[in-house]
Amino acid sequence: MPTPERTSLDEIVGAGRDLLESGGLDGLTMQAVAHRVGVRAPSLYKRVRNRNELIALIAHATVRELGARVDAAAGDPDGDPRPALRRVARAARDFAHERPAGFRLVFTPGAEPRLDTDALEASIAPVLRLASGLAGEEHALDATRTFTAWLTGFVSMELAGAFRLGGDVERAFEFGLARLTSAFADGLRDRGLL
Amino acid sequence: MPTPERTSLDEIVGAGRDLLESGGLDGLTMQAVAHRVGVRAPSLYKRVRNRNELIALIAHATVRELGARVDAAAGDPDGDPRPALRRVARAARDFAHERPAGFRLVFTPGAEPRLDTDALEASIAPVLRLASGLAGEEHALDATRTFTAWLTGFVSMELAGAFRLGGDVERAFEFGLARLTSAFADGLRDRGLL
DNA sequence: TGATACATAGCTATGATGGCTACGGTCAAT
DNA sequence: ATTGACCGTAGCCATCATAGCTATGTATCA
Repeated sequence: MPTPERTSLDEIVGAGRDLLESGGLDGLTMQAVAHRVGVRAPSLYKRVRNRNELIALIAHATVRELGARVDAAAGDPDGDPRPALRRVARAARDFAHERPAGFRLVFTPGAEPRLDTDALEASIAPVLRLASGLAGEEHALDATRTFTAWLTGFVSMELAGAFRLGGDVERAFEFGLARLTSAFADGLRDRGLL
Repeated sequence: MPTPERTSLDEIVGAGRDLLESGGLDGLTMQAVAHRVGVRAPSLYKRVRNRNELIALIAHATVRELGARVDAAAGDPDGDPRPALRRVARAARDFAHERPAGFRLVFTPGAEPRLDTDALEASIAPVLRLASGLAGEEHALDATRTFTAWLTGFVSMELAGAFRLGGDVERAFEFGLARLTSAFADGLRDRGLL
């Protein structure tokens, strides 16, 4: 048996997530992470290849948590997809408010950490199912992309402070949600389910 | 009269924008910028306070250019807002495809460069006008936010490669555009203009 | 016209910080 | 004792940023 680990990878990633939230990407230095887990910076390199990999691990953990929340929010597969979609949207937004830096990290890749497409797809699966129920099988993918684009865009702009000038953000959120839902519900209508 | 400038601020910002596109934020080092304008790094600090300010200036210039394009795409204020909205969406997306790194920089703040809210609002003004024509005065702001959220979210995800797995991105874009436009057109209908 | 003063551009040199590597010491399990 | 995992010290290199110097050219005044 190897010597039991003193500082696990989970600890490192957790510390990294905390630091990311408190100080942004700039605050996420290897020294800061090391200090938080009670170790010197070079020791981290036994668990993590380099800083970019740590960032990728943080993004991955964040996506997994978001996916779990969205999945829980989606709920009963046989229920009305419209309230379920609303729960999903709120769950994602709540999550973004709790971990804004993590949310930004996940939904603003392209630069450093390659987007973890698989994990993201998994967390989107529930939305795809709801969209299928609303807009019909043939429009499920397009509707999902429209919905997720709106949702992530809205939350990103909200986090960025783009909505600070006037207006009620909550109302705008409900407005967009309602209009999108009803726009997708054409699928229900077409199939005589409405 | 002071000595005429040899390397202007515009030159520096322009070089910075080019470097941003070719090498991302990491490639945007002061030395690289200096080398590109034919100068040593310390000399840049005569024009720019520090690297963050340079990044902010780059973001500002990018927003201004985007705003000009959107404004041009919006076109005739008295025309049908629906095709105008489509032109605006395409103009923004085209711009993002031309300068992906710049687009990301502008629409992913919160971290480093504080969002230039004023410039952004200005570039959104045409959309606000179109949204007002479509959804009515009382829903103009909400509709604008829904539309811009969808648009920036869609483009961001597209740039991040989130749409690589299956499906036709072009079709998804047109789908979202059409559904949103028709969802907003309730305003037209309510006022008996449709 | 010619000399001086000054503002500005640019440089070299230097400090500080952070990522990362090399290597060595320590301790537990075998 | 040997092995292997863990962690530290020391050090390298790149980058941002600053301090202080030199040079150049314009402007002003004799």
